[in-house]
Amino acid sequence: MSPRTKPGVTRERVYRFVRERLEQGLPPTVREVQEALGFRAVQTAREHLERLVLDGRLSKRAGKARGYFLPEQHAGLTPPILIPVLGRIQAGDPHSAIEAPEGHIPVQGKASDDLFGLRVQGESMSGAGILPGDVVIVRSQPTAESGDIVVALVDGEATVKTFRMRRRRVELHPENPDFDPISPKSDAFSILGKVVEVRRFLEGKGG
Amino acid sequence: MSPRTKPGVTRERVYRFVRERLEQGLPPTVREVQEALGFRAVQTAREHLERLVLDGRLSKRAGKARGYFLPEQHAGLTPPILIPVLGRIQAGDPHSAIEAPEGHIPVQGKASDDLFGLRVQGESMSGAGILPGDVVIVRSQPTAESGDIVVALVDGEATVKTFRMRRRRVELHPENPDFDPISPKSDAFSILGKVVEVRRFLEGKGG
DNA sequence: TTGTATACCAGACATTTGTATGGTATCATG
DNA sequence: CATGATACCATACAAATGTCTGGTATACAA
Repeated sequence: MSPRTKPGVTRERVYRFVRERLEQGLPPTVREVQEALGFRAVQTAREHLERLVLDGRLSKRAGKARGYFLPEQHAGLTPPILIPVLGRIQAGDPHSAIEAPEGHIPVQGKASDDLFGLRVQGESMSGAGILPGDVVIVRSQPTAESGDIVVALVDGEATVKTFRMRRRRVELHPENPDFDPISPKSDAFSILGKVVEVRRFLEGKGG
Repeated sequence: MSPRTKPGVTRERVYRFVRERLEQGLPPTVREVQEALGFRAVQTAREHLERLVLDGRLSKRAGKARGYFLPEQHAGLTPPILIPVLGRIQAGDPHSAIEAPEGHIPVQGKASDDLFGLRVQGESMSGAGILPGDVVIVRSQPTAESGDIVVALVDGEATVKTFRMRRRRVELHPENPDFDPISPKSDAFSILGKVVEVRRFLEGKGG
């Protein structure tokens, strides 16, 4: 028999282990918990896990392999996920460009959100603190509200601009006095999504 | 028999499905792929999956339940981890402030790095595209090179500035003409770390 | 034609994995 | 002492899941 620990101590370790594994994207099996904690019986691991579920610190899909997960995921929060970073979007939707992403970066989003990253080219949004080389994280959506920063497809090329409606006409505003607003024709224009986050990497990372 | 598709079409759908599931944190089973794609035979799903593995688009842990994963996660990249975001750092090192973080955000860093997030207050770095409310991600380190953007502790308060050495004297430069450089006395000054990333949340997230 | 590749199916088997039953030992408490 | 709670173990069973063998059908090229 393994040395008996004080009540709660081992369970805390079990919780940490499960949490760590979930953050890595692969939920552990009961037996993996058993091994990691050094139990000689599967059941010991199971008891700790079930207890954690009872306490509300874990949730599970009964009977399913690797069925334990964090209850927050119930409430819309997913674990950190990796989304693709695109260097360039040509005609069509971003998904057709996802074939050859520059890389992936972690975000924490709702499961329902369809997110992707896009590397910014040009100075046109530097007045809003979005500089060339920055990565904008975009939630795919076909519409936007006036004032939103969006990724729009104009004449087959993706661009980041502030979206505004003026007298029922679409205007795309750069945030830089050296650039002029665009009033795209509706047949050569579509919204790919809304920018929900901006990231700048000051070291080699993120490429 | 399900309608036969052109070569590659169904496989693409399989790949998308697996990818989506992985991003949600729970890798699919072969049978879940089968159901999602509407195959009547498990083997059909398996053939697509194995082919994706052969093509290098997926990897797998043979024999293990829910064993398919994206190859990128293999290649030296550490899994995304959650780091604490601090609202304010008072005297002392950031770790003493970690007790009550604002929240956590995911980053992908080397295991050896000691990272934390800090919410930026004030306009002093807006010329470098770092705005009030932005979160800077900081790698803890006691020194910096001239030109690095650092988080420094001056008179017991944390501040984000550009670090410069001028004739063996430390200068902390704001990136905003409305502010003046600081030349802190060495006994009331220390470097907490270097800013390696800047994030701005344009929606409720990240808070 | 033959051969090869692709897409799909049916059924079975073997391993992994979740679950259950029953047991030992220690500690605290009435 | 008896009782209950906790921590842990051994073993077995059943469901979930990965894997295999062999088959049909279509398209295309040698």
